[in-house]
Amino acid sequence: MLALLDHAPTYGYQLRGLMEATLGDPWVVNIGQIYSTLSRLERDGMVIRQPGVKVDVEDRTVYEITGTGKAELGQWFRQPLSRDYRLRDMVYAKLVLSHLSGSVSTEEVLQAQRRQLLNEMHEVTRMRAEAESKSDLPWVLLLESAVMHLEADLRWLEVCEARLEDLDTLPPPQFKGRPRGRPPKKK
Amino acid sequence: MLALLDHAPTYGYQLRGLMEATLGDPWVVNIGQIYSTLSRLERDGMVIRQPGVKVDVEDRTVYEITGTGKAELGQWFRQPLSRDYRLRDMVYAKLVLSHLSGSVSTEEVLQAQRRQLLNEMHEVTRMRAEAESKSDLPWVLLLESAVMHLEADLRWLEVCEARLEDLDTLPPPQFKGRPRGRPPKKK
DNA sequence: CGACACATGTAACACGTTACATGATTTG
DNA sequence: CAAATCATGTAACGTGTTACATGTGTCG
Repeated sequence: MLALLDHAPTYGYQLRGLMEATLGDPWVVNIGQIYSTLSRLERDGMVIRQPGVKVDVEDRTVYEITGTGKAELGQWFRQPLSRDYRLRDMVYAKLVLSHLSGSVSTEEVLQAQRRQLLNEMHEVTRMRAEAESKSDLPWVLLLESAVMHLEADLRWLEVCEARLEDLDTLPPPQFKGRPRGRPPKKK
Repeated sequence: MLALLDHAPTYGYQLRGLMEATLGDPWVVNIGQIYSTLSRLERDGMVIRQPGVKVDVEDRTVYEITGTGKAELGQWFRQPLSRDYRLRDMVYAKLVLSHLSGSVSTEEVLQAQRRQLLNEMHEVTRMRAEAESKSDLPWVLLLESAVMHLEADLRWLEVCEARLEDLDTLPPPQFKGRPRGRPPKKK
């Protein structure tokens, strides 16, 4: 939102439309969230509102980015994003936990996930072809990213499957609760 | 947490330890969250508490998974996870928005992200080697996944860089606000 | 005794999501 | 007029995160 306001001041309702036009369907948010986020941004000094500004003959509550907001935005742009959230991967958690819980077989979880990924791959490549025919470059790039990560997931599942037996031979993780009290001096 | 309780009933403090032992450091959560989540699970009938159970001579509030909880857990295991959150990729948003806002160059954002990914790749491969030397198979698999996705990100950045000029020639996205009122009958 | 880990919570805050309320304006 | 869209919000809910309060038991 700060980036959009940096491009040009606008009002809430239009911000939502710009967001969709700029970033595509996946970023469509509930309109209410636009306003609540604008309030928070205003609270934090990132934007200021210019009350009662005429836009096309009508009054709109237009917001403008402030110096603080521009600084924050610049920082956001320059600060690279960490990708290590992958370390908290839910599919990984499922596989490991299914092995522990035994209420379903790890194999079953893995197969279900593979089917899902193949479906999504099908869908995404279809969308990419459509985007390419429309020369919608940003959208093509995003779908390209999705394809690459789906491929990575699929290859990873292969690796996991190949080592399922190895996984079965491992002892279940233990966590022995020490008794209460100060731990004995380690050495 | 349901999966861990399905394996064996325990109390909050130990659940946290088990979580770390089973899934690794990235899943370490604040201990307070364990208790509040247990309360919610109890509220929703997923677990029941057995008050005043002796564990190693001492009283612990032990929780046990219920039939409802087991059903929910089974569903969670069988229901594959959607990966299309990738369509809401923040790096993509940054690239597109940097192109729009102009407060930084898209090239700069891209390079910063690439440096970050290379750093993470270095770190993750180091950790993977360490995990392999310890034969910690689950941890190796998780790090393998991280490597694959980092590779995908890096290759994607190459694709983006190759088409940066194409991106510059595109018109900025527009969102023309229609005037108020019922839209004219289309067709 | 005091530090330290075990153990169980509560409170505050942030944020995303959905639903709801309200009003203006224009077309059929 | 009624429906549909533009436009601005508020309220409720869920959940993650952090900080804080409180108490127990043991080792140095």
